[in-house]
Amino acid sequence: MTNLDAHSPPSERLPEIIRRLRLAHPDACCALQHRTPWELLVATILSAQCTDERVNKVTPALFERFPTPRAFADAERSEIEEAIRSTGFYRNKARHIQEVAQIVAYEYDGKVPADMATLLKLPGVARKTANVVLGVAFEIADGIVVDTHVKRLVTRLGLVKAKDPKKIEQELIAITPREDWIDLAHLLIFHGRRVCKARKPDCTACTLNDLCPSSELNPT
DNA sequence: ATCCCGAGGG
DNA sequence: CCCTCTGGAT
Repeated sequence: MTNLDAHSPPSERLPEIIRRLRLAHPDACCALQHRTPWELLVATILSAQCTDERVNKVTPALFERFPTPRAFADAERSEIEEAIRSTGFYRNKARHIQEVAQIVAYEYDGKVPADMATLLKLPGVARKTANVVLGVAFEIADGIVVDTHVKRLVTRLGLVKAKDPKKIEQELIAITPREDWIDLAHLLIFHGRRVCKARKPDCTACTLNDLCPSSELNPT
């Protein structure tokens, strides 16, 4: 073991950070319930500013009522809104889901596109959502998911300087082996939920505290 | 920068 | 009350 500390370069700390997070969170994975790429795409749109737990509460009934993209496409908008209301932003989310469903059903033969450029054309789908679908449903590492947890943790860890999610993603890509792109986000998200929480981070229990410039245990 | 939006925690 | 939760469009 070398003498890594909280102020070692990001590229040197990152492999050790990933190694320890894998040990701490061997169960890290996408927590959104889904059976198909389509269901994952819908669940991911619903997950904006909403816990995955709450998304999982509405999706079983949602996918029973609307089993296919075509069913969503031809539905009454208000019925979709009602089914997803508790996830917040329900009017925008219902509109996006229905518009995406119409495109998927009638332009892509019911299949979710498996490439970044096509996904990004869908209304309500930007890099975060596209990266989740590509990584989890298709096992394609085209980029790195940067959500609120990933942003908070990599900022606290001093792994990136940028504040804009797109720039953060580019900085992460530059220092992360591609084979870790998909796992990294899941590991950070699990760690963010359980330990490095937004309000009251539990630095004492954190497996990364000696590598973190923001740890309350380290001198600044 | 602001809006969309509901639910739960502190 | 205020903050946060796997954001995206205007």
